[in-house]
Amino acid sequence: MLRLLWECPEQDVKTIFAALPQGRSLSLNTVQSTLERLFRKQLLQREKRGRAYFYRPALDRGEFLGKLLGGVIAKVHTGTLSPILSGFVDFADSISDDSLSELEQLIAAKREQREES
Amino acid sequence: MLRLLWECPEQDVKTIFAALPQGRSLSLNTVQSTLERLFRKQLLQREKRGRAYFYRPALDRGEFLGKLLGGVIAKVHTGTLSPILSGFVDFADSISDDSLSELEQLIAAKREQREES
DNA sequence: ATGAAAACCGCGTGATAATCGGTTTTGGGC
DNA sequence: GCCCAAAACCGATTATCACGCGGTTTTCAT
Repeated sequence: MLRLLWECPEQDVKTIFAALPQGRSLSLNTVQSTLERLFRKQLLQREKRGRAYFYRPALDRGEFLGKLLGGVIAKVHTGTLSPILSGFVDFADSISDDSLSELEQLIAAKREQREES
Repeated sequence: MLRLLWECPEQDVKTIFAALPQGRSLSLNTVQSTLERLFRKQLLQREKRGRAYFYRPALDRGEFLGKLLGGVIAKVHTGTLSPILSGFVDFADSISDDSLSELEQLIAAKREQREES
């Protein structure tokens, strides 16, 4: 559902329900309570429009990922950050041929963004 | 326990039990079955020496982290890798001032390591 | 052979999430 | 203002999984 909302935020429960991969056939009720649970966990925000709620992600994909990574990393972390970073670089490398270059670009971008402030 | 074994691999159950932070007082039995569960999950390897098993991590910290990250990322991933990488760079940046440089170095190292093969 | 050490088995517990049926609330149309 | 369909809300039920541990069986050094 989060993925779905990232593609296309500001959705109605019924719309989300309809957009769901129909492999898993869920009741509309289930979808609704799942959305509610995500809302309670602060992963979604919502706003009433007419009689229905419209949901939208509270965090964009990147922020959400950061949160997840933070959780994961906290469990492995023992003081120094290096093994983490190196683990990620290995991982990225194993995923795609281009990802190292892409990472470099992103780092450069981040640097520039820092200069400004 | 994994952290403990990364510090100092090749450990005996009793030794691990003794080395555990004494805040949480567990039974030796508990430690043993936990180790066994980790073994079944392929996170530890073991070898019988005398009558006791000696455990050691199946993956080093980096590999393990990669595995975790892979799991996490698969859940957020929708086709393109960019948001993931960018999410991580943001994350690294938020963690430490030096991490961007460190990442660059690691990437460079990775590149060299590639040249060789 | 034997007995202490260690492995193994499986139960009880607790936490969390998934799914959904039934009930109450809500608000737009008349 | 009143109705009633749509939607939210409320648990009950079930499933999954990890944890902690007591009891039993296996093992092996002597």
